[in-house]
Parts: sequence; C-alpha cells; structure tokens
Amino acid sequence: MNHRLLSSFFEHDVLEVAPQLLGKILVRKFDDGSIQKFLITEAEAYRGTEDLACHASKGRTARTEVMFGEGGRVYVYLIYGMYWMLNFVAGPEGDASAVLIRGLEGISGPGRVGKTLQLEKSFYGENLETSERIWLEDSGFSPDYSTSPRIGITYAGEPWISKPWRFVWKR
DNA sequence: GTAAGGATTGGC
DNA sequence: CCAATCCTTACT
Repeated sequence: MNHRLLSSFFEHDVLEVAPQLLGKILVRKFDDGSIQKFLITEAEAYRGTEDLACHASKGRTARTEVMFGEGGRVYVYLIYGMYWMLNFVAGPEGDASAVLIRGLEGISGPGRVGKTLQLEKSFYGENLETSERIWLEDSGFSPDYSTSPRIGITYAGEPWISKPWRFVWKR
C-alpha cells in the first residue's frame, strides 16, 4: 500500500517540488468507479508572481487565485479551447507557484494528460490530500532526470525563457 | 461589451 | 504550416 502525498509535500519551493514529482504515482478514480495509476515522467515549474511565464504574474484573478493559496491543490485551465492543463499548486500560502504536469508514463504532452484523466473545470481547486477522484502516491524511488528550458513561453522573455525549469525523467 | 490570444495537438 | 475552439484578460 503506497502512501498518499500530503499537503506538506507541496509546501516547499516549486523548484524542489517539481523534480520530486517525477516517478510519483498519479491516481485517478473515474466516475464509473474504475481506478487508473500513472507514473509522472515530465513536469515544469512556474515560480510565483515575478516569473513572467507563470499565469500568477498577471496578478490575483479568479483564474490564478488558487495558486496563491496553500500547496497541494489542483490548478486546471483550458488552453486553445480544447485542452485542460493539469497543475499542482506548490509553496506556502501567498506563494503563487505551480507545477505543470507535461507527461505521464505512455502519455506525451500536457493536453493528452488532461484528456486521458478526463479533466474539466470542476477540478479547479481540488485538494489532493482529501480528494476522492485524484491524488498522488509515493512510489518510493526517485528517477534520474534532466533539465531544459520550459516549452511555449517565448512571450515571457528573458531571463524566464532560459530558466532550466523543465524536468524530464531520464531513462 | 468586444476583441485578442494562449504553458497544445494532430492533420494537411 | 495551420485550424480547432473557448475562456480569461485587457481595453473601449
């Protein structure tokens, strides 16, 4: 029986939390009662209001509100009118950071992650410590990983474009 | 109220 | 290369 990750796991700097998520188990219990588990293989860190690539840099709005709260919450948003991006809020209350889940074992791309997990707006603000439909479990190991610049954020400009805040499981 | 564009993907 | 498709934000 694996141990469910608690909010305390997320209450650290997003640059520590993001790489630690690699190799963790993402559990999704669907409406029909079936359960599927996935290993997290790729994640990106978005670090607070000063990070121009982070949505929270636009200020505290209805959309970014959850990122300003405590770690361990889910932040989802629709992109290009068709893809739900899955993020986990990191850091303490007031620190608007989050980790974007870009890939799971056998699934490449954040859009496909959201599609596979059947995410939609009701997941906004979901508490990973108490949720009955999505949570994380510790797998007991930490894979080697490589870092690289984040994808699709050229609009953020330097120095944000160059930050090596994308973490990919190296196998 | 209106308009622009996006942390993407898959098809041409 | 570019359309799909809709929500959030910025501006009038």
